[in-house]
Amino acid sequence: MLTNGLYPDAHVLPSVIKACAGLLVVKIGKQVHGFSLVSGLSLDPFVGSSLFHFYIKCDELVSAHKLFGNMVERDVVSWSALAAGYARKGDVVNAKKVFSGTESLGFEPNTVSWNGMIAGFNRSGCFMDAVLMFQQMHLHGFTFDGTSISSVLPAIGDLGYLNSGTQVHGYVIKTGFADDKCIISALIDMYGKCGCALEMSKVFEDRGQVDLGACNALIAGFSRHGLVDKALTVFKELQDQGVELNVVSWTSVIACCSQHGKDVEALDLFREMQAAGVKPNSMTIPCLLPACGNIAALMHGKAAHCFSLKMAISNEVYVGSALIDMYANCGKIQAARCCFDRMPAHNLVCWNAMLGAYAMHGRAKEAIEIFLWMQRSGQKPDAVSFTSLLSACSQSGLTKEGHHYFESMSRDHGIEARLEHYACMVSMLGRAGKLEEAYSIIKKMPFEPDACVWGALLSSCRLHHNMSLGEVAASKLFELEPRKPGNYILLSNIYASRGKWKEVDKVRDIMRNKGLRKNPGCSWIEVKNKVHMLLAGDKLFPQMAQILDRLSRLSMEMKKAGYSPNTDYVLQDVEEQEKEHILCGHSEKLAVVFGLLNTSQGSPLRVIKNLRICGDCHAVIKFISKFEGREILVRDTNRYHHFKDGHCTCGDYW
DNA sequence: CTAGGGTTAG
Repeated sequence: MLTNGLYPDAHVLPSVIKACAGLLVVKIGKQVHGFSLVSGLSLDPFVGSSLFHFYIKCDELVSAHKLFGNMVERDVVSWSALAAGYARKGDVVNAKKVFSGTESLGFEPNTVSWNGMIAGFNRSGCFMDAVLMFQQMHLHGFTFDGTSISSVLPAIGDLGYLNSGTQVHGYVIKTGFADDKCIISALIDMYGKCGCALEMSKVFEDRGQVDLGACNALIAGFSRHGLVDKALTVFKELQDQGVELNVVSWTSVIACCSQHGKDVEALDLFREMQAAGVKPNSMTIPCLLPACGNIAALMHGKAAHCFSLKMAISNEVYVGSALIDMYANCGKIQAARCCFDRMPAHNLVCWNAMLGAYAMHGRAKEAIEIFLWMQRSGQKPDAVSFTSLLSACSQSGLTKEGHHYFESMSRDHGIEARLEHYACMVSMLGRAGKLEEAYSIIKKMPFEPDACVWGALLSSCRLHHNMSLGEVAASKLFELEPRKPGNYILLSNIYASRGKWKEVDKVRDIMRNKGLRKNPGCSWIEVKNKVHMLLAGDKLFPQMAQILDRLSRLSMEMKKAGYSPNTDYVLQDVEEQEKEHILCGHSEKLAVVFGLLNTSQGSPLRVIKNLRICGDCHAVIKFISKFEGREILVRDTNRYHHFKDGHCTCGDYW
């Protein structure tokens, strides 16, 4: 229009502005605003009103409020929109102020105004305020319509208010809203969130017609209850029936898989989704990325990153946080930091993602830097932030800093230490060899220590060969987790390292009587875009002969360099020679050597292990990194080890 | 020729 020499008037501008609001294109909308100011058209009540609603829709409350003051016509519609806008932003004070101000100016809020407030509070997670609005709406003599009901139910579910939820359900049946699709989905969701799987399924079965929304809510509900197979069955049945699944259906089932250890399935579903012609959105990516991180499938993670770049969502808080997490999980701490730095704004989730990334890589200094920066920029930390911070201090042996932050938690931040914080402290002191101090922290805890806390003590006892405290921790763990093999293994490790073979046998007998077996060690490595799995002592692995050959040549080189195998890590009472042989079969060593054989010289290797890395393997991989000139990353259940030039970033301290 | 509210996925 402009290039054709036509000048927009007060009639066309509102349509343009409406389009900007619909597409959420803030920049263009602001340009149109500028144009209307220059041309004087902004004085037109229609133009002003549409600009105002544009800013509300784009969550630009400051601009909206400014405009609001200059508007000629301020009716109940605009007052309500402004109040709801503040509610959507989580600005409870301003939302309530504007909302009640509406009344005092002689405008009576109507049903739509009330509903807008409930929905707005929901969006910003102010569930209590949403429920309060619902109650007050009733007290003010309003009758609920379908929108009020479907808006309040998610809030009730998130708060876990089963009684209120059941009451609303009764109201729905009584007033004949039971045919409303949105309400049915919302009811299924509410019962799911309140932990009532039976009631949830009942609502689903009683519904009149097939509705995709209800199915999606059911899939999410099953997933929430850990009923993964049921969720997948519902999904597959819909597929078989030829139902056109939408982006929510796909995202729900992908989230279900990546949250329940079905990572490969999640990746496959993502591919299938694209083949089905359904476009992922900014919710799909954060659901998919954890699956990439869990199995360190870096190539898939990068592909998802590219997707988010193409969709221009890579800098959104949830997408960005999920990217940080994925890269950290894949060993790419620098890439994680890049994603963090590119984001224009950080919320608590982003800061915690970055803190967690540094903690996982044992980078305490960087974690502390992030923590200080976070506070400088006005973001208050929460309990999760402190878990990462303390864990980072513990990994790096920064006991002084760890103590400092542990004490500042409740003193300066009003956050009471939880079990996980105590576990960090115990492990921090324990690793540093201060086992008695760690034990006294446990004894002084204001609540019952859990398995994580005792586990931290037992691991430390293993590290420092402390039998007496190890026995105390182990006996607690045998009560709390009688069926977890790892605890028995740790205790017998301690006995074995002291040559107490009778005790080793005793523990082994207990395990045998309980029918428990040592979890087999298992490592993964990605070579040429394919993930390979190696089991400890895996005799059937195709290249095993070559791997063992290379390994024995390496160990000859190591012995020349003065290395002696650390046979502490062998549980059996066998000859030294045999012990060395057992150590050779550890899966992380096998995976590293497999990587050496199948990648070009000098390229880095990334290995993931299902258990903690063994001390002997740690020493061997350090040697390999120097001798072969390779950077080697090993992620165990606890953290990343980054081997380079014969050293590890953990400083042999884990 | 302009303007307000709903479910299910993080």
